[in-house]
Amino acid sequence: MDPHLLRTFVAVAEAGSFSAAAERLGYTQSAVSQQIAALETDLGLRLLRRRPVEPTEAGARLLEHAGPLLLRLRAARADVLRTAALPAHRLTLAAAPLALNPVLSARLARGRAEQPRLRVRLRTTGRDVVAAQVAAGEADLGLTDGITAPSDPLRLPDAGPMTRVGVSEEELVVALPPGHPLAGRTGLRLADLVDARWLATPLCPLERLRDLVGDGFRAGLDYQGEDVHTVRNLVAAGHGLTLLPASAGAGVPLAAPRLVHRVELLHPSLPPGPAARLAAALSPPPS
Amino acid sequence: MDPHLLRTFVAVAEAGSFSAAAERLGYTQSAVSQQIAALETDLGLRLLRRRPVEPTEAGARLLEHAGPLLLRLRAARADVLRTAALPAHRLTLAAAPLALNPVLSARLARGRAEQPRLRVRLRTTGRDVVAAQVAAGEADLGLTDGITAPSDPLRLPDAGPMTRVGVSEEELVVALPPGHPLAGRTGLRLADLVDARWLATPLCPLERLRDLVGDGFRAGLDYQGEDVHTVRNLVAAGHGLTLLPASAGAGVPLAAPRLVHRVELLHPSLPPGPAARLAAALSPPPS
DNA sequence: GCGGGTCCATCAGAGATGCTTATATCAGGT
DNA sequence: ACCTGATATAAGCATCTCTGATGGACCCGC
Repeated sequence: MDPHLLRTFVAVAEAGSFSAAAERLGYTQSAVSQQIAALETDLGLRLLRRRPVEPTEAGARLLEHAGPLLLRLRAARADVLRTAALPAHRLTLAAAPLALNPVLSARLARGRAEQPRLRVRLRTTGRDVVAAQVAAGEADLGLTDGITAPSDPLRLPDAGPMTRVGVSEEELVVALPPGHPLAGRTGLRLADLVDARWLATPLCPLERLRDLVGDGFRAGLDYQGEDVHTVRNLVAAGHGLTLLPASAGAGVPLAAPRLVHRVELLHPSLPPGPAARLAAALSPPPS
Repeated sequence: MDPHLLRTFVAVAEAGSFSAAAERLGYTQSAVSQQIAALETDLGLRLLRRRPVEPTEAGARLLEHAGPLLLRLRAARADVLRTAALPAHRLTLAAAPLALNPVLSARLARGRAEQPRLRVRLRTTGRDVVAAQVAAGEADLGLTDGITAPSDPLRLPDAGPMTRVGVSEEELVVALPPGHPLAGRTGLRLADLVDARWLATPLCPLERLRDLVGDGFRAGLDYQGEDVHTVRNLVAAGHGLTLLPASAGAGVPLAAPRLVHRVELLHPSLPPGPAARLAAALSPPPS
């Protein structure tokens, strides 16, 4: 279970081919073949069916573990190396599309004003990639978002010890196409919308809704991206309803159940320095 | 960052000595020295101060990562191997001391009655060891417990993908020494007890209470064990108050905030078989 | 201050690992 | 059957990683 072997196993499974994986990894096909063989004899069972190359049941199980494992390994390395790094004057902030809402944009502006010499690079990435990037040291700070009950933490993929602070919670609205019969309401209950057609999006997955309210929520279009503009266009075109934070556009406030759009700030344990000051600036002012 | 090296690094840090770690691992002292040197040159910084042997800051950081990492590695291996294992007629259930309350004991009895030929081995372990044992395959099913808001999941150390099902939630009581002025009440609010002296126990850590209610909760005795009988004796002797599930003994019901003693069933993804049937028996009957 | 004991670092060599190159083997299509 | 595209195996070589021996730093009692 050498991580090295794990890495090539993942590559082979993804590529669907020993030779392709070998090329991607800079090995010969023979080396890859031997590495997979080594893994298989170590575990005593087949991980891949050949021709075509696809994971066996055991292999599928291993694949589930391998990703997080390799991520944590990179995270550990990054975290250790960070202790030696000098406080930089340039830092990277990774944010999910809906995470940098007006409130946080304003706080970010204030934070930058406090440290004029600090160069900030902002990067928008997928919601669940943020944690991975912070863990792996590819970003110094991260902002992710999601839908939860008030003051509940987000469910995030685990990428090692990391500080998580809720920095913003905002009302949700139901995004409806213009002219929708319910568009004039002043508030909607989720339970009243179980029979509607819903977009499946990463922000607002249908299983989450079903968990909260019960069965229903017919699936409309399944949208895999995270682009808010696109989502709103899809809603307008009648592909289905979805939930959005109030600041992301018009809609009817969600009255029940009590859910919020929550943004969390993610970062490794920070030594005092520019990064820590910016993190403080992004956090809600102490009441 | 070979796990092999990580393992010896942890061993050295724990043993506080290269030679002692070497003996424990079955290596020579020389090998251990070389392994640590390899890790240090790989990362480009010192992980241990020598004479006496103690982790540097970077080393301490690495130590935090190493444990969970190695655990997940073992978990992955165990999980993969499990796909090949035949359904056994003997399985091990790991339970925290307070997890197997009357309700669950009864469900366990019913489950065993359903499968008379199934031999069940029950093991009581520390609350956070349960997850590790299940992940590492040392137990087939696990029951942990903790204090949360109703229907909130427990905060558990992450040990890889694992199914978690809430199987029981029970009212909490404040355990008081006999003759305590508040002992006659019919209900107590946590906020009214911020100034009392509290036991610090793994089930009811004071930081958790402070998170929920605010500062206060003076620390009495710090009890590291998990033995309920001992805890009750400590309370009776006036070392401090604590929260217990109602079924664990007399006390005054906790009226606010709304908290429960929650028990969760942990298990890897189970193929249909005796283990899955027992897991079903332990889960609450569908309403 | 000196000698012995303890502990970690270093060195040299034996054996195991893990790569590459070359070749064998296999499955499927024609 | 034969060719093609693919994985498996074999042999050779470089590297890695142990062991055992030795060296150097520190602590302690005398």
